[in-house]
Amino acid sequence: MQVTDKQKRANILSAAAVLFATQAFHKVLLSDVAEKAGVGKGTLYIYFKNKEDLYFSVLLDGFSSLVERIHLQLDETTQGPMENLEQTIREIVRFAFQDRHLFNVMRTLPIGMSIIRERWLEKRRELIDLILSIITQGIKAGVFYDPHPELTAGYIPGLVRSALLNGTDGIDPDVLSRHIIRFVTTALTQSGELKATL
Amino acid sequence: MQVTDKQKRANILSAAAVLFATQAFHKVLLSDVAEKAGVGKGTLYIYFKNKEDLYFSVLLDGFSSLVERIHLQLDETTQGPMENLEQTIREIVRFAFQDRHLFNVMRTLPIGMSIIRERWLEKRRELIDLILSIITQGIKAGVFYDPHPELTAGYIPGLVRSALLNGTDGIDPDVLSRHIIRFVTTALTQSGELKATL
DNA sequence: GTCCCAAAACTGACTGGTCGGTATTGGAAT
DNA sequence: ATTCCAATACCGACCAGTCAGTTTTGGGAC
Repeated sequence: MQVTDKQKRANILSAAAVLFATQAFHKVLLSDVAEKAGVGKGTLYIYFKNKEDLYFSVLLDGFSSLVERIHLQLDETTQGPMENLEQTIREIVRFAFQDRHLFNVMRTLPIGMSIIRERWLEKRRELIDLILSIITQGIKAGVFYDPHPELTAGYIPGLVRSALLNGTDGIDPDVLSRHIIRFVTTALTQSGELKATL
Repeated sequence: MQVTDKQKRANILSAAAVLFATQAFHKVLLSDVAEKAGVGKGTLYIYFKNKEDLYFSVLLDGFSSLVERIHLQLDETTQGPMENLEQTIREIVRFAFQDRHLFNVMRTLPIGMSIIRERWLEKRRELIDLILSIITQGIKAGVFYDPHPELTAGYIPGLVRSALLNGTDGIDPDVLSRHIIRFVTTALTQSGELKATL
């Protein structure tokens, strides 16, 4: 549990991510994780409490870095809601392509109860809330219209997920970003009003 | 495997659906499935080849009935693309609410290979293709515009999934249907000009 | 209707392999 | 000499899958 070596921990996580992404939870052997990470099996238990803890740590870590990246990016450039939404979508898509493994793990099986799982759910919620705040901001500014922004906020990661899951093969990340952005912003934009403001 | 008692098979499937929906695959005990279904454990192996077969059969069965329902409905009332798309979305939402368990099983998600899994994926593809054909029809008719309809077709089940997953709680199915319909049709009905100006 | 019985369906205690988790070892590094 | 840890050995809980035995079914004979 005490973490002494960040690098080793990272190795374990990334090895685990690959395996969890390609096999179901119950098929992933901790001996394989250890081997792939270049550590002894026992060492896993220094860094993680048990198999489930390792699994959710993979998710939590990945998600945290995504959320952080988005936060940073939004902070450094203060823009209008439209630009912020675009940036965020682009970031999520980028993440999904970059960390394919991790992204695939997310579609595996988050069911059951544990503290670490809760922490993962919180992070997830954080992302949704971030998106929600952008949309709400846009509505207040009169740029967007949406009767249920909390639903729309949830849709956005779902769109990325769907595209990758359905694997319309070898799609270009940029094409996907643009399509999702167009899709979402069009839906959020009332035609008449917006044209007027432009 | 090939067995006569439809009712018993259905009992097993629905018991399994509940359990697979609430616990991870590896935590579901076949003895529990058997008990809940009111049959002996051995009987499971008369109706299904093994645990994995049972799992995917749950998915396949549910999905098949959804696809069939949509097919029927579209056949019986020939309408324009807009109406067809609306009907389809409404049907998917209805399904998701009605078979909550089954819908939750779908997020427990499959990795690995097996014949039954392939059959499930085919069904999934069938649904996507159905939606795709409606959109394509709409584009030809000049009602819709979409640079990548194959992406959009995949989004639609994803939207429903996101809404339920995110569980903006106790949302009314009708409200959700309407929101998704508005979201999608708005995105599909505005031409690309707008995006160009942004 | 009812007796008989063979085939089919069903049951659940049992088992054997698997793998999460722990303890031990031995060698490299300091 | 001591610390660290990969490698290895080991343990035992767990549970999918099996199968010998039991029950149900159905149809042929009377």
